[in-house]
Amino acid sequence: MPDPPAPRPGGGRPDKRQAICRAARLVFGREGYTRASVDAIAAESGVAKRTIYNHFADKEDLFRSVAVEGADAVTEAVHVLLERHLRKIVDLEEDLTAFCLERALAVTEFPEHFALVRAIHAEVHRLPPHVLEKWREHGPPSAHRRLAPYLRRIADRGLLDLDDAEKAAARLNSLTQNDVLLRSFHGALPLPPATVEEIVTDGVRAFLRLYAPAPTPRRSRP
Amino acid sequence: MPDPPAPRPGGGRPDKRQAICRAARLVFGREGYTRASVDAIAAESGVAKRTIYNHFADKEDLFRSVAVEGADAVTEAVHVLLERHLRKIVDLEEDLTAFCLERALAVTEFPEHFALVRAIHAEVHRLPPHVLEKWREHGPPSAHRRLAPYLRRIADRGLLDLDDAEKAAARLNSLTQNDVLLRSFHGALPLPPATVEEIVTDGVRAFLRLYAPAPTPRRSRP
DNA sequence: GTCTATACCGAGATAGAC
DNA sequence: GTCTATCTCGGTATAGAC
Repeated sequence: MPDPPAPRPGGGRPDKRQAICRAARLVFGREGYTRASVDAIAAESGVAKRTIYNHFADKEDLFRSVAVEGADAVTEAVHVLLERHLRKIVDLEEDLTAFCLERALAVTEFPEHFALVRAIHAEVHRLPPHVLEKWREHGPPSAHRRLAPYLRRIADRGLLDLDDAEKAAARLNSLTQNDVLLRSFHGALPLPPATVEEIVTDGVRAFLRLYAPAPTPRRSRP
Repeated sequence: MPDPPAPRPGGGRPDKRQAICRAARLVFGREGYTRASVDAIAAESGVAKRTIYNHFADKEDLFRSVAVEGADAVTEAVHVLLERHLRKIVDLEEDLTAFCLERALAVTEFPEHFALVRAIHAEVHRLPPHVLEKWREHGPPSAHRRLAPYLRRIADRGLLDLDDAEKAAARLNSLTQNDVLLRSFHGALPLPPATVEEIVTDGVRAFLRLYAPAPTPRRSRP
């Protein structure tokens, strides 16, 4: 259970908690950490201010929870894509492309969370250290780490030539995701799908050129 | 008098203009576009508010100018690095690595500008359309475009095998810069130099594996 | 003509009293 | 929850100093 410092472990109705989180994500994403007021969040969630402090120790605790839960949700979504596309490989290039493409498009499926991510970036220097710490634990890197074992397994079947699965995962990420993330402002202004498709397709091709297994001992016809 | 839309072409003392820009960059970067007040910028620059409107049409104009000038300064700095490292090639891997490394570290040399970049990201949806438009013209892509001709020239000397220099430039960027940018929050929390070095070194190696010219017609010993 | 300083306006947000 | 007083802010106006 990674929730030891929980201020209110099971206190409060879960539906209220969810409403608060939803509202907090919205308001924090729109206003940023500093500017967002707990009053605004209470108003947005249709809940008394006191109820918020029933579920969360303070503003910092609320922000951290929302950020971490959002990041975990994204990681979970990525994991679903991993299972769908990279468990059983039929055509490696096709499967990798489908995975990366869906993952790139998934950014637009968590708009409130990524607004919050942009707020985090803008305010790194004003964020309480604990928040930053938790963000580094649950943020993007945690999604990457999920990819590595899948690449490892693919390599074990002889479809890739990997020395370091973690590094290869990072590389695939660099080649197919980061550009989309940066150019779309973390999904705030989505790129044309055709552009995303081109980036991902090219990126996967490059990845495969980098990690293609050495051609099997050639028995080419003379 | 036909002078309605003209902001202030050449009017005003340049030193004041510079002080205003400096202060605006600071305040916009700290507060964001919406929250930053012209009064605060006037105070920070030690200039009367009216003077700001002497030099700039309005808040939007001021923000756009500062963003564009900052972006251009970065582009110019990158250009200097290009000239230093990629004009005369002595060892391609070494030169590329040196260039990419210095470029990656350069992010920390424009801290106020990159604070403003983060503010832009956080507020894309609240930014006046014209600002966004100009940003897209002068932003990161413009720095990338500078790289392409250098790669083209290197390729023409037979040191690289490029079909599309623009795409290759984008690739080198993906492999050596984007990760640093994202993981360091646009330079706000610099990565350990050793980490940057590793990312860049590995990235350049991968880039060269992708674009190495086909081995010259082999006359291998039988 | 540019600078400073200050007062001012209208619109929108905010906060408190009720 | 609503009404109202107050504040903030972009932008303008006035006045005088250089």
